[in-house]
Amino acid sequence: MVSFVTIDIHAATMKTAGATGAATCAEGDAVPDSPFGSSFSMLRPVRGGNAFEETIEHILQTIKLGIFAPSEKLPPERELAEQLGVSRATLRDALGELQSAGYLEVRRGRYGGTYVSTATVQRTPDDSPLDPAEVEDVLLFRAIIEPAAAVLAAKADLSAAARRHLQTCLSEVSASSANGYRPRDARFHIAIAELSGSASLVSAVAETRARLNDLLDRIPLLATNLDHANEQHADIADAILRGDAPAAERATVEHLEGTASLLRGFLA
Amino acid sequence: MVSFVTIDIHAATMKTAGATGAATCAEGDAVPDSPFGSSFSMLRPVRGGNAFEETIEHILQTIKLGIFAPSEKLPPERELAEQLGVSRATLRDALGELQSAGYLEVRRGRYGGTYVSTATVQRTPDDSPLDPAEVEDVLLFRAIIEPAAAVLAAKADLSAAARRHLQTCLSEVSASSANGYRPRDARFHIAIAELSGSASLVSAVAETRARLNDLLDRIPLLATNLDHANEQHADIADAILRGDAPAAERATVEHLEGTASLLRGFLA
DNA sequence: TCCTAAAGGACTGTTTTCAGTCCAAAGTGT
DNA sequence: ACACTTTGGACTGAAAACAGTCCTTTAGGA
Repeated sequence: MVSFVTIDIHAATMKTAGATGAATCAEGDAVPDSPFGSSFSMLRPVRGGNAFEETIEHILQTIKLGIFAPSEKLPPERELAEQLGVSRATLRDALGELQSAGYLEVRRGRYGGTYVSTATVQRTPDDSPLDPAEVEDVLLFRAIIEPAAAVLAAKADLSAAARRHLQTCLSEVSASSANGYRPRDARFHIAIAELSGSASLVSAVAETRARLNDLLDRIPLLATNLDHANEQHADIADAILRGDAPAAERATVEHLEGTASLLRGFLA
Repeated sequence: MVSFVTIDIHAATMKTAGATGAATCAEGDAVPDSPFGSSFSMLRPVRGGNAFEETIEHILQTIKLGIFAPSEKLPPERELAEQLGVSRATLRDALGELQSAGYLEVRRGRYGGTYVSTATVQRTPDDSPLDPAEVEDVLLFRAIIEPAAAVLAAKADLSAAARRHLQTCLSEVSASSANGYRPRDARFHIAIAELSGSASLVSAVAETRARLNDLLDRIPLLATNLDHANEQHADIADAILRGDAPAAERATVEHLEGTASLLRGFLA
């Protein structure tokens, strides 16, 4: 049962529940006595959409966050369906949509599978305006969790594999330019959270980064100084590998300020 | 269409997705080459269960977190269903379950509605053992976001309503003892996050607190020194209202250590 | 007293999602 | 060349979830 509605994958941003939840309050009649009281944002949607949409969004994020790199193979459908807690039929609908949108390529037969496209999908410029509240919320939350992750990573007793992983992510982001930069950048930041050893922190960083990506998609892709960003990445990685927590924190805060002022610039 | 399976509300803990996600990795065959690589925990369930279960869990949390206090009225079914993004039929199934579990009371007719029970539900001692990884994860993440919330709250330019709200929550938690303490305590901590002005932080604190509650349900309810906790609460509120960010942070960190060592004590 | 509005309660038909089964393609190894 | 295995592809019937409609209860006001 293939859906008739052709979903515009690019537009299917679908705010990761709770994000803009606070804004949903205003319901038309009378200001809710106080912004606090009983409910705040606990009366938010229990789920982000139907299984089909959620599955599309989820897989798309794993690609946009660089979790699955181009040419990498996704797990077999049966396996992936189970891991995502969704039926294979639903998963297949989602994969089909992503395939026809150009994000995935499918090969049949033994040793076949679903592969992430190497060709980057043409970015449709998203003209919807930036929501200032969402921008500030994302930047603020990010400024809390990412430096914390860096500090923890620096303090952690890192395994050889962990160190190698950080360096791999670093060199991959350095090596890529413009097209394909974003996912590698995201991957690097998530890698730091992984080193922190906190599963919740990893989730939080990944989710927040996804929201940030959606915001960045709304502004023209002007020459962010990639060289500068790469230097900062190197500083952060270096501090972490040295075990210098304060330096890691400082470098991270500094690095985040770049993105922050870039985005804030488009609010004024 | 009432479900035949009678759900044990108390046991329906249903880890808030991603929480213990990392643990889900181990699949039996061979160690995943490295704990990093491609997937980490992005291959987690897209949804926490079916709509019915998720709705139950969600409403239950709003009660356990003190968002809806005893004798308070929930929004009308039609409204609540829309806010939760679920059909009224599903919502009614969930409400029915919570009602027969003793959490809710329903009155029909005009000016009727669904009310939170004043009688506290008898706590079924949950014997399932504490998962050390989950404990450490919750405590660590909490130690990151709650002090940050306190700092932001202290730095914020608080409205009169905001100040009043914090004081109300503080006095309510101080006034309650043993039975009914937990939700008010949670409410107080969430209130601080609300003052921070960051919607994401509120969500994060609420969600983490829900996980913490589930852990606390697993250990015997021994005399946590409520007086001491209340003093600490007062210190935190005081520092925030004075606008003394460093003091607010210090007081929060100190306060969290109490719960942390209580829980860690049950791991050894 | 009776009407009305606001709430919960109950039913119906449709769409989505699911678990399970079987088919088709394409490598691997004998 | 052939069998085998791993993968995607397609179908079916059942269950869940939905939107929409109508009924019932109950308090307040004309």
